Amino acid sequence: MSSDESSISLLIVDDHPVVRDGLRGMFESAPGFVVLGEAAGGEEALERAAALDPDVILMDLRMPGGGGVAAIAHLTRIGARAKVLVLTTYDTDSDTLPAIEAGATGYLLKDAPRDELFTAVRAAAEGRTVLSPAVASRLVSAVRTPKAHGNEPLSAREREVLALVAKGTSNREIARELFISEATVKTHLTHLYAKLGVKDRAAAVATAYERGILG
Amino acid sequence: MSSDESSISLLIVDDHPVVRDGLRGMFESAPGFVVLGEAAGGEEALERAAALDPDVILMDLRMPGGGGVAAIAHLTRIGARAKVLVLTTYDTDSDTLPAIEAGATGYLLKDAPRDELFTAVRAAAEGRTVLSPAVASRLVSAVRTPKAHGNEPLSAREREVLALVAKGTSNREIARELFISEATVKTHLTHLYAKLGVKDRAAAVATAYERGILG
DNA sequence: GCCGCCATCGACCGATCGGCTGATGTGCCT
DNA sequence: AGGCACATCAGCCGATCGGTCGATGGCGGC
Repeated sequence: MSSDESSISLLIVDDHPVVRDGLRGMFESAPGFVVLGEAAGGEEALERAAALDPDVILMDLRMPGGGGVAAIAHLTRIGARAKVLVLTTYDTDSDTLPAIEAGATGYLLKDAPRDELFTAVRAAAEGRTVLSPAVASRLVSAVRTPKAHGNEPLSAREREVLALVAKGTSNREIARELFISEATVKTHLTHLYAKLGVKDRAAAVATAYERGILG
Repeated sequence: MSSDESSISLLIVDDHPVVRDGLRGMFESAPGFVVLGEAAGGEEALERAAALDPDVILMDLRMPGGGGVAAIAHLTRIGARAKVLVLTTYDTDSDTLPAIEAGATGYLLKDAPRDELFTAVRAAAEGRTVLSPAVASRLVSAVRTPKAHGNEPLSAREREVLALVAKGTSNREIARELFISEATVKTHLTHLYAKLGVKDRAAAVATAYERGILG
């Protein structure tokens, strides 16, 4: 360890100063933790991590400066000693799986109780995986359905529906346009949501463009 | 005119056979009209138009085979004699303006009464512009707000919101993510919808990708 | 023959969205 | 000083969406 005896050294990464201060205060006032520094973005996080050599990095995923996931992946790639504990606001975050795949040791929600946070950091420092219940349940369902973020091809009908969705067409309009019922349109949508690993039409359109299905 | 005296010759373009049959029957049973042929898509429409030289082309905009708008633009570009009367299902169609800009002589809804259709075709044959009331009102509002389909740049905040929308984030989540209220998120959305000329988040994401704002 | 994928439909429900009206404050440009 | 774009917020409302059951039929592979 880089810090004395049982103390766990931390690097806090979040684009919100308020959050950084909150975390810093929380851990500085608790025994057994040392906050080495802070970073506001992915790149800065990598610099600080290299310079400070923390035991655990508390990291938010969503940062304007850029990829929390990318930073985690980089740390993993270079075999960094630090364990990354993702601290995010919502379990609905679409980057949950990518973050874990990238090498995050744990994934917690910001609204977790203080004690849970402390426990989680200690666990992470020892290399044990820590997941908040909500995230854990999402993970199992993701494993149960590996296609959750996979490349399952869309059927012709599904692509047809998706194309109309991208034009701002409502389900009812799509139904009449395609000579099917609204229920069927919704069925196609639910299916293609699953295949694309998204949860609404906006994200479906985005993913479709990313994969070249549209545009 | 290519047909005898007062008869107006027609080309019917629609991807739905049912619709084509319906239109054909309607016009064949009415005096003063001659249906020269049909086409199921944009390209086929261009071929038939060149071969048959109709007075008026009745064209649906939404066709899987591809661009009704593109076909109209092509006809205009080569200075075709035929007048194009767009016959679509919904006035909400996002291609209304592009179609008219491309050179469509008229724009009608399919649920228009028979007589209105006949009148419209005769008017189109004479080169007079025909718009269904709903479309007309949309047009004036579009003129009143030229940015409706323009390239108004998005503000930084709007792009930020849009990026989250593309990830499937709900308004409430966006609000907390950005430390603003849900009302504000909705305001940003309404504004960027207007700037992009769309009416929902899915279409906004699509347009954003088309214009390189996202991805 | 059975199984899986696809397409089709119905019904219900809560959550969310989008439209509307209107308001406040800030900064920038003229 | 006045105008204008931007960002912020409130409340209300109907329309729409997305989820979750379940069900049918066709088609192709095994």
